[in-house]
Amino acid sequence: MGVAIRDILADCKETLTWDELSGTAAVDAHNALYQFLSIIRQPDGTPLMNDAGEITSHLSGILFRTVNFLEMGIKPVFVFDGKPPEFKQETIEERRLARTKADEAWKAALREGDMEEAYRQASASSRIDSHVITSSHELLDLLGIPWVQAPSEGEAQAAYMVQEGKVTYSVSQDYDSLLFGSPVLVRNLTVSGRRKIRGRTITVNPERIVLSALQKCLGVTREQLIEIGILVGTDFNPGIRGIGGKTALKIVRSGAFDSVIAEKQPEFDPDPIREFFLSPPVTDDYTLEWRAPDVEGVVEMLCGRYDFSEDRVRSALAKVSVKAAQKTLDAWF
DNA sequence: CGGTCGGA
DNA sequence: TCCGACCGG
Repeated sequence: MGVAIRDILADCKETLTWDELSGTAAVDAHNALYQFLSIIRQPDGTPLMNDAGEITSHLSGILFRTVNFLEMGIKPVFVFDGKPPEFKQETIEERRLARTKADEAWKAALREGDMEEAYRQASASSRIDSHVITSSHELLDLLGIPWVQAPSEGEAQAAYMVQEGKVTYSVSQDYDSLLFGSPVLVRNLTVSGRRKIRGRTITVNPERIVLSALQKCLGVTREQLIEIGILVGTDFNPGIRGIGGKTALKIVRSGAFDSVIAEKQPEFDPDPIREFFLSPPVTDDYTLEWRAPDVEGVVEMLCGRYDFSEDRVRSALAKVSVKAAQKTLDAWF
């Protein structure tokens, strides 16, 4: 659920500055890791790696972004995906095939010396494997940042945590947490505010989407918002060809969702997906505790095993200590 | 992505 | 001081 939904949300979001965002934030770990893995690469598409050939792009991303969050008064908790629902299998398989194809296209582009194409394909070949997950867990632990293992979708767990008032908002580039009922979603939470698009760099501001305001703005209920998602496509279904955000909104408002599905995709049963968005598996089995970073532990991990520069790591962590000292360590963490 | 450095 | 180019691992 991406582009299609974006144009109907255009007038239903607020642009803001970083100081309006202090609080606690449930970060969609899968989304963040994917961004790091796909973007933090050399111009030919090669990701950052240690001497042993293990990928480190995500570790760089987690370190510097976390430091920035803490500096801005944002205390993050990373929420990791658990077991996907059965009806996601088709999507998962499609994505696996797309990654394999991209991996081949990357090698081909390298042979032809087309670096821009190589970078694009390399990005699309990004895979969040078990090494990425376990090394992310380890780094977060050393940074004193809590993380939560969701029973199923991380977006759903993040939404639940905002609903319960355990965190202030959820953070993701995807809109799914809104369908899962997250009262507040923040997108574009990157410090640089710069995004490279087709060689051009443009500035993007953080944006906040408040679910209640969004529903009012579009004139739909949460159930209808889910129906819009299903029409344009979600992680769990491809959507209906030819139906974009605007059309989906009209269909849903006129109560024609069921008849349109029956007409266009008679073999498709949207009810399991609808039900999943409304009441996904979530857990209360977590504790949120922010601690001061274990500086020597982070240095041992990142510099000792992943070949990071000690100067860069220590100076990044020093910023957190300064921030903590301004408050008094205990009050802050 | 985010840090750094050098040139305007 | 601000921006673009380049580097990190």
